[in-house]
Amino acid sequence: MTAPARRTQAERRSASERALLRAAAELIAERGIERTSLRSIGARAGASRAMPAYHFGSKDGLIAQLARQGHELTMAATADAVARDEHDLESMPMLDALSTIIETYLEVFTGDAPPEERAVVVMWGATFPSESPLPAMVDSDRNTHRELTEIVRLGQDDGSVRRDVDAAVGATMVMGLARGVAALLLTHDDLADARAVRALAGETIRAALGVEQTD
Amino acid sequence: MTAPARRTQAERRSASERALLRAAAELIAERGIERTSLRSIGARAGASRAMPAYHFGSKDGLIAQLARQGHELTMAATADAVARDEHDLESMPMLDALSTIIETYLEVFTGDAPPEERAVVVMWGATFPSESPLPAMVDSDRNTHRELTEIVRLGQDDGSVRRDVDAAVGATMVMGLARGVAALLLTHDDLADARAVRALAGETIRAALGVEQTD
Amino acid sequence: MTAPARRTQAERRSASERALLRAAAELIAERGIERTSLRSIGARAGASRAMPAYHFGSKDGLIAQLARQGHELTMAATADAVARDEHDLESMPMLDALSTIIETYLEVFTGDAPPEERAVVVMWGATFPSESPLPAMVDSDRNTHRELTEIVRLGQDDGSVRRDVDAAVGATMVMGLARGVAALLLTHDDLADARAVRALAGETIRAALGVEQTD
Amino acid sequence: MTAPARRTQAERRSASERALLRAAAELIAERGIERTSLRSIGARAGASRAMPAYHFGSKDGLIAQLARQGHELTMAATADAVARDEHDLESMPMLDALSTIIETYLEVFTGDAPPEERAVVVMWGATFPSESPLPAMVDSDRNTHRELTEIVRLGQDDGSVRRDVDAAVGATMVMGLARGVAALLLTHDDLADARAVRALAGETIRAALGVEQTD
DNA sequence: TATGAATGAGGCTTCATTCAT
DNA sequence: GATGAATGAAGCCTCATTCAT
Repeated sequence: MTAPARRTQAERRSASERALLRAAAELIAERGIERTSLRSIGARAGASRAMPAYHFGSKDGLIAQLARQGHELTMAATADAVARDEHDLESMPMLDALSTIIETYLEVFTGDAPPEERAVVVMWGATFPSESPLPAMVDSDRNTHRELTEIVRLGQDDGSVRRDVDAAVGATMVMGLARGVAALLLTHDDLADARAVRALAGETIRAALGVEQTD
Repeated sequence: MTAPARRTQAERRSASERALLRAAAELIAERGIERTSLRSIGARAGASRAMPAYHFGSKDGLIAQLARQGHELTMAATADAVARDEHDLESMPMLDALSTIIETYLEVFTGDAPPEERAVVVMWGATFPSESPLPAMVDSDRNTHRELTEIVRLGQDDGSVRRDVDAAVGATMVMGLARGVAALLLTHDDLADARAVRALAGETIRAALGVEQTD
Repeated sequence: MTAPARRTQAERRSASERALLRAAAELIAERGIERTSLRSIGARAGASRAMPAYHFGSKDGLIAQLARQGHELTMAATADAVARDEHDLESMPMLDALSTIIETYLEVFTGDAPPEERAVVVMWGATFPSESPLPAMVDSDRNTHRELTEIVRLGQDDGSVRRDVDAAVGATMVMGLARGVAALLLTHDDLADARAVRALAGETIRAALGVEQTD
Repeated sequence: MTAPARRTQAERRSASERALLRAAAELIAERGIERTSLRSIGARAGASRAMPAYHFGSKDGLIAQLARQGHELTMAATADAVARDEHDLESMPMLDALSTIIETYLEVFTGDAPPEERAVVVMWGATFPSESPLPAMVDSDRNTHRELTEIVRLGQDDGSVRRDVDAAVGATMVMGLARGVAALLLTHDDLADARAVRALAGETIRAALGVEQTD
């Protein structure tokens, strides 16, 4: 998140693998994991049927890679957005960082979300069963939650976030709100104006966790 | 043969269908829809593997029934909760109704949620792919959103909910928060104290939509 | 074929059984034997699912009954036609009887053939596999062939049919022509004018078996 | 490993497909289409039960291929027979061509017919239901009829076939006779001497369509 | 490196039949 | 006499994966 010179795994991947991951993201966003066959991934990527297993070892391997890539993408997008606001995470009040994070995340679901982002939401949905077979996704989410918890805690230190809320609890609420709203925007594109929902979500974070608001 | 065996055919059918639905809810909550076979549903219900298709016509038919039943359960639970607070929906401020609704909904995910409720969340997760073949679930969700929108609008009428937020937008936020938090509680039971998350979610609704809070 | 006072089995059957047989004939004419389920027969007859098995013991039993009924119907129709020509089988030249028989048989396939007749052709088609599971139909056909052979032999006796053809061979040709043409008329209603085909078939029998035609 | 094992992939595929088609023809000739499972086809071909669907996409696809192959075989056999008579179709009187065609076709059913030919007759029988799902077979038959019609027409041109019969009507009669007799020979091998039936069928065509025979 | 033939497992569905009502 | 709930079998198809090429 800090060292910009380090090439991500995504950059190191071959063009073939990137095409396969892109095809997989598209198909998973469209049909879900179980209905996406390795065969169809190869076909959409313009490669042979055997390429997905050849590159990623197995379907689970491909999914895991996709989950990791999605996590990286979201992290990078967040960092970009914070930087674009002429801030860096260290100097801005963490309450602002939180609302920026959630608005940045939701902005992508305001129009035609890129397949990678949609695939992440779909994969999140696939982790709901208690015996979910997506350990990579569950781990990614645990990381995301940990990072959000840290930001909440920093906000409590810098005085922008109320102290009477446990940081992990606050992070859970923020993450649930972001993911839940994103999923609704993705699933039903006609329930409400997406941009207004995004703005309200940002406000909600401030209203709920801002220091003046004890209730 | 003996007295206790005397059951009308209708009773047998309805008991059989209830057992199948219960088994389906359990298995879907555990493994997800795609990994739950009709065979396993029959087995867990103590019936033959052909019974699910016999009673519900197809797997999709069974899922649709489960979605309808889940919607009804949630509606009934909400009505019960409101009544238990010695109120009825007409007389209480609608902002209170909203926070009661979300807290009631989340309460169930505070401990061991019943399989029917968990199955609904799992089925919600299965609707994230854009070509998801779960029209019954999507319809249920549309109804839920419509009902929430109406409550928000009533709150704007009775003065408890801020007027500068579109009702449908507010309903989307509420529903996204509720479902997203429920999903996280279901998936990771160690991220944060569930009861505290539930309380914070209730507060969040009030802070975000309450009339004193313009920002 | 001679005693008109003897009630056929068909007449003795109950209305319920007749409705079931009619429904079965329709469905078999439409979909074939294997794709016709007992359930669908009951449904089309306006009865319950269990009635077909109840009345006929099993699917094979019902099919056998249908085959017997079809044989009876064809025999009766032939006798009627001969009588309508102001003849009886005993007095007319048997060559005329043969061409009348084939024209009578084909007349029914000239327009909208009744389901019972179409079902017989469909059932005949189902006997082509060497391990055909339609013994009743095979027996019916053997009877039909035996009767035709007898008529050819009588024609040779009365001088109207050439003697240099074995009666069984002639009967096979007549029967093959009749059934084959009927099947083509049934399957493709646009290949040729059905009435002209029927007339040509009658002529063909006379030309092939008539006594003047040695070749 | 060793020299004889070296086979290109194309060779393996084509050998595999030929074995599957042969096995399918045998089984269909024995049991009929509906009672022939893809599993049994794979087993008889010495392959796994998934191969038929893998090579032909579906059971319908395999049947269609079998129908096409059968049509080609019959055409080739007819051409061979005409050539063997030291003629070619252009120079011989078309009436002779017709009787040669029918005798050639029936010759194969005189002894042990090859499975491919028997399968074609069985498949023809399966097209008798009005909603028969065998479009490939129906198309093949339409082609056969068209080709026969053309031959009859040429016979009318060369003066060997009577002109007072519509060509399509004559073709229907020829085709019905050929198929109907073949089916009877296939189904009942004891009704009559097959070779005599074949000869009579040839004579019948000449007697019915020959120019000297007006009635 | 890349292809695709081949396999065994498993899922959904439909069916004939039996049995309690 | 008549119904329909229940069952076990079987079929088609799709899939992930392995292995020759």
